Amino acid sequence: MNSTIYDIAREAGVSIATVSRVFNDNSGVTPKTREKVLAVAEKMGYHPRALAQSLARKKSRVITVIVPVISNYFFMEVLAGMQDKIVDYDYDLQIFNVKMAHDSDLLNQANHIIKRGWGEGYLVISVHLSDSEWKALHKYKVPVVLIDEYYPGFDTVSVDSIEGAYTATSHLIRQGHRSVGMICANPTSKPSIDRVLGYRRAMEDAGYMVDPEMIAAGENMERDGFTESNGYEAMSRLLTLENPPEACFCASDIQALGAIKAMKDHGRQIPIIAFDDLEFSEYVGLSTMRQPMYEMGALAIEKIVKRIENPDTDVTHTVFSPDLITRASAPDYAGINEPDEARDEARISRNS
Amino acid sequence: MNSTIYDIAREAGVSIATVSRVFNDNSGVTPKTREKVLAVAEKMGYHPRALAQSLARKKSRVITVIVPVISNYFFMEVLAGMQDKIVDYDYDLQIFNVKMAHDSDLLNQANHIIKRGWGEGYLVISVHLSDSEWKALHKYKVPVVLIDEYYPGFDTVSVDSIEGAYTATSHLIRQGHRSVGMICANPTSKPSIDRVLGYRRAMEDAGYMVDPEMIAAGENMERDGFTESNGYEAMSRLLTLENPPEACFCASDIQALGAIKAMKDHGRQIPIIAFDDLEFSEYVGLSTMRQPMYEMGALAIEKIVKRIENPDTDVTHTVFSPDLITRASAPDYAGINEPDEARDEARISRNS
DNA sequence: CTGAAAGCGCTTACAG
DNA sequence: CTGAAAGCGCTTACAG
Repeated sequence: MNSTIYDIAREAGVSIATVSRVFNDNSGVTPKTREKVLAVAEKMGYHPRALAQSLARKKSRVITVIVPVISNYFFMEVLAGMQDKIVDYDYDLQIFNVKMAHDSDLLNQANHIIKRGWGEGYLVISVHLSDSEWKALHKYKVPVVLIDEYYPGFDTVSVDSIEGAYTATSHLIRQGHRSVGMICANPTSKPSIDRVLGYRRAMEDAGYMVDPEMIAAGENMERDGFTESNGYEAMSRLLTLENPPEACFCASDIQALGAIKAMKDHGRQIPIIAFDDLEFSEYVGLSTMRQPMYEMGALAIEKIVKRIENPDTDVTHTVFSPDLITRASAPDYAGINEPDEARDEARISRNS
Repeated sequence: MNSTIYDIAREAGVSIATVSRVFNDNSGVTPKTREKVLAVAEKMGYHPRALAQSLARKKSRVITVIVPVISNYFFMEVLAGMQDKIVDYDYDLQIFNVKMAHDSDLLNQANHIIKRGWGEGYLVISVHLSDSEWKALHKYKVPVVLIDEYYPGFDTVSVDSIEGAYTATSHLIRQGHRSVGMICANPTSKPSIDRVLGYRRAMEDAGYMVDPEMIAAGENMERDGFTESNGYEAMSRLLTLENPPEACFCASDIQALGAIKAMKDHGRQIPIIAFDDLEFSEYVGLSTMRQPMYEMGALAIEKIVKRIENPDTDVTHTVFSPDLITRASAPDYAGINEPDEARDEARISRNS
């Protein structure tokens, strides 16, 4: 079990170079020697150590994912796409999670991970930095692709949150609701900021005043507020307003789950459209703006592999347009329907 | 960025040994030299490569998680516990996922991962092998802890599925339902097998015949059948039986979500108790047998670290007893209530 | 087809 | 307090 290439070489009566060759099936090794080597390797339970190989080859064939808390449904579906895609290539996935505790510290954590140099490339999910911080990161000249973020110097794959929020809100307005509220998340979270922006634009374009009270969030900002309990609290606030909204756009599916429970508990149902389309959303009848999370993960793998193997090609940006999926939580009275089958099309992907 | 310890040594006018020392703050280095080294390191963006350190130290400080598909809510919550716990130690988490495609192949995949030797220890989640396979694995004499599995030779942390299923089913029976059905998952899946067993025992102990038709699953065995769509289909079958059950025990929360939708679509509600207690289950009002997934993950980290640092201690087994959490899906008429607050106690942990 | 040797980027006794 | 040197377990030109 703890045998090294030397043990095998000795036992098989060959040089370590030969042993190495049979495990890398490179240059022609005589079938006879190959078999002998394989036989003793099998007997001694030998397998080349990935660590030593990586050092000698100067490549580890690992792709490192940097993500704030894995335990988030969005990441999970993105990760699923990565997992399924990576088997097409000969790389392994390593996951590091950074703490969002001190926002300003995110860069340092990412730096630390990158400098240690485990991965040949880095997939950075939902890490939102300032312009100067991105620049600092960029200086490392290491393959990086950003997911759920956009920055000119890196390959990116993201979704247009502003547009999605605009679409959802407009839909609610067109259905005739005279007041539309919103459940947002952490005010420092990029996706939340953008979704609030899209909501505001839709309201303004429709000639509505935006009442600050109509934009609510819960207190608990764990996971940037993308939790059931946050949504529950937010909806409770909205419903106990003097003039509660007649409909609601919610920044995430997971919050919407809490919001729906809050509506039940308060005995008042209003139409709600969320954002994500997690796997279970179909089963709880949640209308939502679909992000192609799985596809995003798969695409990110493709991009990082390309960049690792061809570092000098131009950077590409893919921005998906979220699709409105209408279900029971905000049924489609007005016939502006977009059937479930349309899920996988109607997606814009523009490159620059 | 690509500078090595030699570059720093040269630039700082010291030996590489000294540079190494300042980065490992070992033996006393003169403050002056330390500062000088740190300065040039900073200037040249140097940081010791984890890969090279690992080889030289013969320890990587990485713990490898072996899991079939990450994108599973159960794993996700277990992973969350791992992530939060691992920061207490100076280890990093690396995740590999094995394909369940060919069952017999699982061992080979695990072997391959272990032999490559990235990790100092391995956390194996929901990989169910035969006795001889476990033995084969055991021969490597590598630190391993099993999660959601029990095997004498390894440290394990698991939950008593049989007991949980028994409790759930008995509860339903005690509530007076004359027939109780069950939604199971893949017949080859260990948790599913055990839960069916517990269900059967409860039925038999209550003097009921077990009708095979009353134990249903969907066709789609992706993720071992632990999906919403599988539960949907299973419940549809149950409800269209000549004599549909009056209540149902369901092998997982995620399937129950599908089952609940099926009940709505069929216009027939029966009480249902599931198994897991995922985070969102509280919000959809699902009664369920709670597995302490987060705690299981955290405990697994503790065990593996202990084993890595102290390989010769006795193996320990922790078996949690799932707690019944009653919610709207199977309200507690009979007063056999077990309040939510009891969640984190009432847990049995037996060591051997 | 196969071997000797240098090298990957570090750490760590061992001297001094 | 600091350096020279061996070693971690491989790969890979370079010869032959």
